[in-house]
Formats: sequence, C-alpha cells, structure tokens
Amino acid sequence: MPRGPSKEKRIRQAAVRVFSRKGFYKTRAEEIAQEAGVAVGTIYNYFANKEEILLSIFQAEFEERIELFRELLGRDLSLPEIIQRILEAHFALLKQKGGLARVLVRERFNPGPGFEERSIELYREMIGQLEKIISIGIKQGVVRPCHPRIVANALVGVVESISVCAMTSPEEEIEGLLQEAPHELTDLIWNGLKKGETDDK
Amino acid sequence: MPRGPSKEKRIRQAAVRVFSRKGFYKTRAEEIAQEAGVAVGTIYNYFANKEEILLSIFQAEFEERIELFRELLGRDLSLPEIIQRILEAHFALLKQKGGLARVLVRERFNPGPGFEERSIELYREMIGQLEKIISIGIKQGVVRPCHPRIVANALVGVVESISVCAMTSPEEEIEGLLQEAPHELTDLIWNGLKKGETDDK
DNA sequence: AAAATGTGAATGAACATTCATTCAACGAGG
DNA sequence: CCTCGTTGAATGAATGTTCATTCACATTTT
Repeated sequence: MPRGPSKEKRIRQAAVRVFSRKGFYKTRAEEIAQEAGVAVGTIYNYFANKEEILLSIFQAEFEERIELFRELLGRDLSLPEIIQRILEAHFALLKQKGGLARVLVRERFNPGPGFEERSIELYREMIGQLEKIISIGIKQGVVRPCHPRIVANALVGVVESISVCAMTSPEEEIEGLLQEAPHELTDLIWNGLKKGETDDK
Repeated sequence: MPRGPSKEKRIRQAAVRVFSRKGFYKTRAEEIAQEAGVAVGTIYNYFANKEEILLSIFQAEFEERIELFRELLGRDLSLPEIIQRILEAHFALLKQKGGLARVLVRERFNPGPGFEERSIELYREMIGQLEKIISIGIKQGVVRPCHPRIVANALVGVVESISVCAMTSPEEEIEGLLQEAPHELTDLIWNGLKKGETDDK
C-alpha cells in the first residue's frame, strides 16, 4: 500500500495544482489524472464529474474556515485578536498552499450547474459567522455601530486582497508583502487609515 | 441607419448580459449573437474570438477607472473624499450595470491565452494609481504610515466586496444594502472598526 | 474466486470558428 | 429617373476539433 493521503485526496490535491495553473475550464480531466499519477477513469471512481472535484475543494476549505470562525467565537478573544487570527490563518494558507488560494479566488463564483448556488451557500454561511462576531463586538461596545453584513463582506474582501496582491505582484516581492500583510491589514481594519494621536498597541 | 450604439458596442453589451448570466465559459457564441440580434458570423467581423470580447469589456471598464483615479488625483481633494468618490462610483456602476460588475468580479482572473497577463496588467495599473493616492496621503500627514501596495489592494477588496455582497444577498435586500454601503465602507476605511470617542464628520 | 479497484481507448456531444453566399446601398452611365 | 455593376457587411450551415465521460477489460485485494 502506498504511503500518503487517500487516493481521493491525492486526486483533489492534484486538481488544485492544475486548476491553479490553468483555471477550471482550461483543465482537462487527463491532466488531473496525470498530475495525480492515476488513469482518467480512476477520477470518476471518486468524483461524479469535474465540477464535483472543484466543489469538494471548496467544501473542504470553507468548512475549515467556518470551523475556525466558530472556534474563535467560542474562546473569548477580543475582536481585534479575532481579526488578527483570521488574517494570520489566511496568510498561512497562502504561504503553504498558494495554489489553493489562487483557485479559491478565481473560481469563487464559477457558474455551473448547482455550483454557484452551493458555493454561495457556503460563502453566506461564512459571512453569517462573521456577522455574528461583529454584532457581538458592537454589543460589547468595542465596535462602533455598523451594518454587520456589509462590514463582514468587506472584511472578507480585505482578507482576499492578500491573495490578490500576491497573485499580481512579482515573485520576488511576494515574500515581503506576506510578511507585512497581516498587521498592516489588522491596523487598517482596526484603526482605519486616519492618522490618529496614538495607537493603542 | 439604425439608432443606438455601434454594432461593436451592441455586441459587447449583449456579451456582458450573457456572461453575467452564465459565465464566460458557459456562454456560446450563438447566444451572444442572439442577444445582440445579429448572426454568429457578425461577431467575428468585430472580434477575433470570444476572449477578445471579454478583454474588450475589461479594457473599457478598467480604463474608465484608471481615468477616474487620475482625475480624482488631479483635483486636490482630501483622501477621505477621494475614497468616498471611488466607492460612490462603484456603487453607481453596480446600480446601473449590475451585470457588468458581476462579470468583472467573476472573470477577473480568468486564465486564457494572454488574457490573464493583460488583465493583471490593467489591474496593476489601477493599483498603481491608488498607491500614489495613498502615498500622497501619507506625505500630507493625513494617513498613518502604511504599506501602500497592501493597502491599495485592500481598498480594492473593500470596493469589490460591495459587488460580492450584492451578488450573494437575496434580491429584496440589495437595494437597502447598496444604500448603506458607501458610507459604511468609507467609515470602515477611514475610522476603522474601533469604537472611538468622536467622529470627525 | 469474488469483490473491489484501476485502466485508457473509444464514444459522441458540444461548440468555436470559417467562408461561400446573399443582398442592401451606392453611384456612374445612360 | 432608372439600370446595373460594385462593394462589403451580414449571414448561418458546415466543419473539425476538443474533451468529458463511459465501460469492457485487467489487476489487485480480500
């Protein structure tokens, strides 16, 4: 028996690599098979079709995030701490699995039979968690009153901007950017852009 | 001579409508033709291929934004005013041309021969403008020192989050969300989430 | 020796693109 | 004011390719 992840997982990981290189629609089943070191047919023993592969990538990843949010919500951390954690998690993801981040950003609203609906559902669940976190912040009086849904979406926008920034910057600058990103963005969110008198760090 | 936009423009607009409904890869040339009220062949009298249509949509839109940024930079507005303007412009776009916003968000990093490169180039030009705006803010002392590239990307992330929020919210809530979005987000960027003593409005 | 799993050549549907043909508009010559 | 020839935009049926998916068979596991 070969060491390593299950065949299903191996196929999924191979798919992430190819999708991140060529995008979902340009990727041929054959290529995923090759990358995974299996025959085309094998893919179809584990996934009903190409879309299912993509969906399973999203499912796995979003569930992980939703879980993270839930966990952060469970411990009683302050909101800025929570935000910092979220950014750090995203940053870590980007660092170890840049390809995955690429796929998530690119195919986020990939339209396809059932895909968009299901992907939106996952997305909204994640936003729901964040709304909750923000609402609590407001109730506790640490956050100024605001529209939680809009702000939740904006926060995700900021988080994803790290990926986009990395995707569009020259290779050699990426390392540095990722170094800075988490605290830069926590500051942006928490302190805004405005030049204040003092920082409360 | 028939009233209305040129045939090229008419095809482009039709393409936006169909792309926003079904996504680029699921859209058949035939459908664009139908939507535009022309024959398939006609499309190819104006565009070399399907990708060129998408590219021309991006080109037109990004150039408009880059132009807007340049103009805002020209007049001497304060940074929060500039941000407000940008958000308002995006908000207006979303309101009049929701389909276009959808396409821009979805196909932003659509990989294709030459597409991704050219689209990234446009994107980076836009980011460049924003970096400049932010740097000026820092020099003027209205903005706390920060990494302009990261913050510029984050700002775009925030702007696009309006589109995403609209794309994923139930129809009947969209109107209200768009109502709130511009000032909510200006506040988020400018004042952060932190509960301050006073707002400087 | 069943069952389970893996294989990859063959299939057929989908679709972008082409190009031979049509025809409305125009203007030169009558 | 009417031919009639020329032009080139518009057309859409036909083409050829590309790929996802299947399945009959092979191999491995139990």
